[in-house]
Amino acid sequence: MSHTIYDIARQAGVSIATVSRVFNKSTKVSPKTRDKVLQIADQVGYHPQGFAQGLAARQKKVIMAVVPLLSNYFFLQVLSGIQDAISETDFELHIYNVKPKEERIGQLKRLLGRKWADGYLFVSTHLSNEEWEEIHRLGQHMVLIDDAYSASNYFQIDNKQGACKATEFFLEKGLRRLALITAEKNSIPAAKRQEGFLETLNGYGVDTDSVPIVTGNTTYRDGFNESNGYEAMNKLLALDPFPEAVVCASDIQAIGALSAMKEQDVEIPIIGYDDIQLSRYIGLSTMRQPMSKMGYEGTKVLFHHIDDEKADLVQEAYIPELIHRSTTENIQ
Amino acid sequence: MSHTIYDIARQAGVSIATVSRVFNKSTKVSPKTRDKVLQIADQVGYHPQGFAQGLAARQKKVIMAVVPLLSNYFFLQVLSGIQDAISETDFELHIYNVKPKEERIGQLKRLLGRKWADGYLFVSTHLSNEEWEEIHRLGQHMVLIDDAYSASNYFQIDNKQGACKATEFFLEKGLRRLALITAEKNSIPAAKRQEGFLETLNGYGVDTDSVPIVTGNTTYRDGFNESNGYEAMNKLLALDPFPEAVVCASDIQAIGALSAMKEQDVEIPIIGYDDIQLSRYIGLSTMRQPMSKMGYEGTKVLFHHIDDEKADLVQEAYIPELIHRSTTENIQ
DNA sequence: ATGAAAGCGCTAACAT
DNA sequence: ATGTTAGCGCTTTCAT
Repeated sequence: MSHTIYDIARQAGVSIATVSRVFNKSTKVSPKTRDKVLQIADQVGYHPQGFAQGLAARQKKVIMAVVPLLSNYFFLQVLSGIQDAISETDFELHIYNVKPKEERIGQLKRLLGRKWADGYLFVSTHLSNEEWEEIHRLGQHMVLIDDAYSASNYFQIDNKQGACKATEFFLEKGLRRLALITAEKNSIPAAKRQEGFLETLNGYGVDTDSVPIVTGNTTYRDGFNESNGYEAMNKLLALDPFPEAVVCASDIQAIGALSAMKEQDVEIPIIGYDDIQLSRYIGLSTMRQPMSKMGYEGTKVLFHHIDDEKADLVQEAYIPELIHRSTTENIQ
Repeated sequence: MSHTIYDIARQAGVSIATVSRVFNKSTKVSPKTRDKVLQIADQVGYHPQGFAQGLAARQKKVIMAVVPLLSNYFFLQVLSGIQDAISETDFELHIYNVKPKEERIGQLKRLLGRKWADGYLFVSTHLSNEEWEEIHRLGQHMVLIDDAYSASNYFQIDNKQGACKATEFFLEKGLRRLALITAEKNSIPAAKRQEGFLETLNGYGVDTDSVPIVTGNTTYRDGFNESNGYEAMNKLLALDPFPEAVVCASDIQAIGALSAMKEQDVEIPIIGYDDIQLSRYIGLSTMRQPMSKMGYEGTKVLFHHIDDEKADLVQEAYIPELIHRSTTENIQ
């Protein structure tokens, strides 16, 4: 059933070296033999085995994207950027899902040690500096997307600046009684967003001691889930008076918050974060992050580093853009 | 930087065979040597390279899930089932994204020919019988999820029955002027759902010639997108009188349809299809499919076939379940 | 332009 | 319990 390079060589009446050359697009093969080899290969469905190629050539022609698939809403956009960049090459993209339940660092060390790929794109794989250090020591080419580590390439989002922008928008409109729906404290993006929120308020002379900062009780996905937003909003709606506007740590929570408002028949302006696909549909104003671009650029940088071992590190931070939709329409 | 089994063997003062045994959990190693090897390996961050292992052992310990990531809303649930089943083993899951723009069959033949994995799970990778035949001939272990091919294992959804159930629900409530929002004709699931819709109407003696069957003009993702549903609903709302209830080919279209209704301030009962995560949140009634279960069971079957070359084929079709939410609440 | 042969890093008999 | 050695399927000099 399974053919090797020997079978093809024998049937084509050439040596295995020639068959190899054909598949590696070497010019040093006569068109006649090339065609013959290709024809036979096609007939029996032969293709060089990735494993053997990888072993012999020490190039696997594989890029691996490491993603916590199930705990993230925008990886699809990142992935589409990655896929675009990879499609321009003869590399293949393999995706590895880091299991959230299991210890991350162990999984990753094992994965990289197995050397499946020529380079790794870590998408939203938040690790501590010490953990990244351990990973980095494995000496594989890597680019972080949506995280940062000083000794590696990374494309990050300036979470703090994003929150600043959202907060500033409300403040500029003259609103002062703002509230924040945040997520779990241990989430770095959530913490950064909160920081931006508070600093901006401070900058406008608002006393931040009494500012309501709430989160729901549902901690699944670090609190980045609809129920959490729903619960959080209900906490805000228990206040008297209500906040005049709400900055929210994520679109998904904002969606929950909106349904809480709907239930109580109130409309408080709110800005989410992430610009997930759905937000456009429900008219949620939000902070958009250039996810696809980060995927694309990150992959480019990865290839660059694979080609040139000692290329300079690339470290960038993008600032999110405020997208206005109906949830910021009726201010004043 | 990169260590091989020889480095470890030398440093531990043993042969490479022993090192290999340690990593393959052979019992025939004294605890003392095992510890020593493990300690040294850990120190330098050694792990057997997947490529070399795969080549030598003819087992890669890798399962590959082939998914059209960007054109599907429920693969995440399937994936979680797959991941669960794989976590019970010492296999790894790699995910391959079939690019929708490029010719599918070529991509897949090349992928399977490269023999990256011991088995393949094709999720929602709809191909023609002839194409599956071509893939099947490559002699790799495979299970189809959300598609069917007679010579292979598959776990399918009975799209027709699902549509029947939804349609029947409305008919049983006494409604007769039903409409269908469908997707592109070339989409097999869409076609099956339409078939179920029409047959059920026929069964109830409704004249199907004048039944409105519409789709939007946005054909992205075979019409499975919000805009399509929005456009389709507007077509229905141009009718006089309106339909009494709408069966919709997908939740994502139903979401678009709902926003069209909202704009015109009408409320027509509607049932979606897929039960995507969001539907619960917006109260969309829908046909739920056991995606996670299919992923789990499919993976189990795949392993079974890897272990036992001549295990019997497993072919199943699940019937979706009608989930009632607010969009079917106010009937009559 | 083509072939012969030496690895790539590992596993799995077969020895001891 | 441990070592020796022959491959696994391919790429890549080095010949010719």
